Amino acid sequence: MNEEEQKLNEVLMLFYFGYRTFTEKPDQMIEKYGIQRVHHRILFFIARIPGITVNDLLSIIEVSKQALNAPLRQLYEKGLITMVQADYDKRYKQLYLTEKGKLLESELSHVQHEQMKNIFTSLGGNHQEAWIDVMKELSRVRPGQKQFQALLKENLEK
Amino acid sequence: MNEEEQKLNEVLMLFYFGYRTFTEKPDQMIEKYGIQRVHHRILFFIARIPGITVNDLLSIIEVSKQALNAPLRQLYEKGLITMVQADYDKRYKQLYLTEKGKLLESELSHVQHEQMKNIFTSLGGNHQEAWIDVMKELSRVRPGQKQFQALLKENLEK
DNA sequence: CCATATAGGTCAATATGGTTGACCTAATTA
DNA sequence: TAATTAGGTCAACCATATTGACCTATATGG
Repeated sequence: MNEEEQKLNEVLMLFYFGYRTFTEKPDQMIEKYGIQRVHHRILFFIARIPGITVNDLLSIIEVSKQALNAPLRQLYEKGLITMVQADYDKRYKQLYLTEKGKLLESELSHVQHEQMKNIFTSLGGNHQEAWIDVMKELSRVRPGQKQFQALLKENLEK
Repeated sequence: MNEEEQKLNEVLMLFYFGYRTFTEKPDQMIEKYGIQRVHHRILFFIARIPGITVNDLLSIIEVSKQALNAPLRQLYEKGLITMVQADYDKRYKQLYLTEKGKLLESELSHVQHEQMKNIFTSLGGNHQEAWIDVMKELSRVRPGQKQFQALLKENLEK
């Protein structure tokens, strides 16, 4: 096996281990709320796009509506999100974080922010930019990512 | 929200989308073999450390032995791995890929290699090095990663 | 105004992925 | 010989997701 192959194998391994570390802390934190990683993802995306509809949210996360429904209801029951009938079309339900939800989401994001920030600053240079560039290339093809960008743009224009 | 926070939120999102793209192709490829991502991980680590024992493998992947047992048996039944009683201690079972297993593993790794290599070369500069540095920092704390490094070193010394 | 489409909810069946606890055999070691 | 270790297996449980089918409410186009 040549050196490039070895390096690429290291990349595969690092992706596995890196992602595991990345999700570890929030996973532990939300345990005591009786929720899981899906719920965290939902909170994250609602925080980025307040007022997002159910359909848009499931397009972003790329799961079926049945898979989203239960976690969404659980978040509602735990008082972490609210659902508001849209006045421009009563079929749509708009999702928002409650104050409690905002607090939890920001705590979870904060932990991950700190973790990544510490690494980026300790490595210095343009490590952050380079890492982002690589991950953007991977994300480019995701339908969910495209949907997210479109909604973000819409939100800014309003 | 300040600019740094926004950038860090982008990082969180990119990790989710990036990992999804990264695992997408192998997931599709192994479907027709009737196996899943766990099996792929097992094949990957056996390929890196031929003759690894069951216990060492589960330390690396960081799952319970019960979670590893079924996939391991399935891989054996499909003729992708072999299990050999170790002659230095008959309690240990050493795992190897069969020719068929080697072929599949290399196909799966190849797809991911190409995917990452294309991104690294298209971005150029030291994007690969920088990306690896960041992921290494995240992986550093993983018990499974430490175990993997120790076994790799052992293997080289033999 | 009616037919159709859309947003969302829900039930059921199915599969996968993982956990912990308990208990077993075989082999090794103190 | 007793205790430990590697590995296997059973059971109960829980979470994550799928597809298919069917429902209501609302909106919209002919």
